[in-house]
Amino acid sequence: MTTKTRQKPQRDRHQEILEAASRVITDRGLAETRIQDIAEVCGVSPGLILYYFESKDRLLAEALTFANDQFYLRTARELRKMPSAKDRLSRVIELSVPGLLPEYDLLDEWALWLEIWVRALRDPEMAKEREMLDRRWVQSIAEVIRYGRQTGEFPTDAPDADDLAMQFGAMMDGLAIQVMLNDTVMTPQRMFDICTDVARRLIGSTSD
Amino acid sequence: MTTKTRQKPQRDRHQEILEAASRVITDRGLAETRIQDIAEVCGVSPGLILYYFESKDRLLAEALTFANDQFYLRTARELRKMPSAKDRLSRVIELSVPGLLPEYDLLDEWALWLEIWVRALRDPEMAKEREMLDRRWVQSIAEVIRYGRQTGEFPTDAPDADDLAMQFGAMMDGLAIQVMLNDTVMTPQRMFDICTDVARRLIGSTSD
DNA sequence: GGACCCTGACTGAACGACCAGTCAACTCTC
DNA sequence: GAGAGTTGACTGGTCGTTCAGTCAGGGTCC
Repeated sequence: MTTKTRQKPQRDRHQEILEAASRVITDRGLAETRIQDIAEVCGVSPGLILYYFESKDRLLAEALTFANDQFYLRTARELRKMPSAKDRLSRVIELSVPGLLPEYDLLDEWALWLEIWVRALRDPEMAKEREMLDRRWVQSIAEVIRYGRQTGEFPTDAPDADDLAMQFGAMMDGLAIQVMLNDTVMTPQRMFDICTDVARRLIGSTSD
Repeated sequence: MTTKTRQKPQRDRHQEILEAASRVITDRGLAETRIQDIAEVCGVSPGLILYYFESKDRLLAEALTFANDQFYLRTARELRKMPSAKDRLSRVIELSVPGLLPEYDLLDEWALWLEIWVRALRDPEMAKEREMLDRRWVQSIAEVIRYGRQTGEFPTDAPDADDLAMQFGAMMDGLAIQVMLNDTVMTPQRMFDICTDVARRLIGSTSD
């Protein structure tokens, strides 16, 4: 009835291709990702991929951050709805452990992070993007801490919330790498327990 | 005079090539490393590379861990000579911060770690190797802690040394990633200060 | 309403660059 | 002269990118 903005926007090819690309990257790795693979996942010819993206390289760069961006937005929205700071912190930890929650593709998210890091080593634009994504995530941990101090759930005599969030986030990165790489002693559950324990000691979140 | 094991072992081509390869990988990245590049660094023809290694893939796999292995051995030897546990711990931190000590190629070491991680995602053999290298390193942090408790430099009421070493190591990994990727706020010096501070709080190492 | 044209999404064959791996020949040393 | 070490031209395959062409839908004009 109302004027359609476009004549047939039934599917957003741009986004479809980005999703397919990040899928292929997680499956095969950035280096082994071919345009042909992405085209196949889309059920489309290779030519079309280059019709929507100026080059394979640009597409891959966008695809790398695309999934992480989606994940962050989804998570931030979810956290905001939880009334308890302890629950928020616990959820942050849960969502940081690769493979802990089967319903989320957390392993995939983390695999993409690894590829982002490697690319950021030599691509300044990707380095900027990575810093932004990382900062945003650490920021939301810090906000959980501040929120908990506000509600009285966390003690206020502990160090600066931003510093704590950064240290805590860094530790979770390091642990996540081990979990993701199938370390025999660092299982998802063990990482979760460690994070919960460190949260109690550093932030003062008593997980009763 | 004494019997030479080989007729002209003046140079160990095998090791020469490994060194050249890890050099090229740190410079160009694993994915962009070509046999030609490695040959050029060695001042040798491409054919020779394949004369010493059965395939490019095997060579790269060996090269990735080669440099890290050398680094570990050198460091372990150095630490053993230091009488003070505090000094040992401080040195461990120093050596974990990418780009802090210009005389060491610490940035290169870390860049190789990133590549190891990515490869370990899909190569079980590399995953095993990575776990071994990582375990060894964390183990030597734990030994420093235990040594400090023995000498009375560190308090003994703190948590288990192995657990501490693992948490501390994980945090350093996470921070090192940021430093390595040229984060604008996480500078080498800042990482060093943070690690020193956390060591004081977690391990009880008073850095007077 | 039907003939016509236009647009743009989409195809897939073809091109060309790149590169791992091969191999026949050459060299140097014992 | 035998054999290990070394060369570098060559091959075969892979893959990003290009491009000429197809096709479906919609708008326009009579």
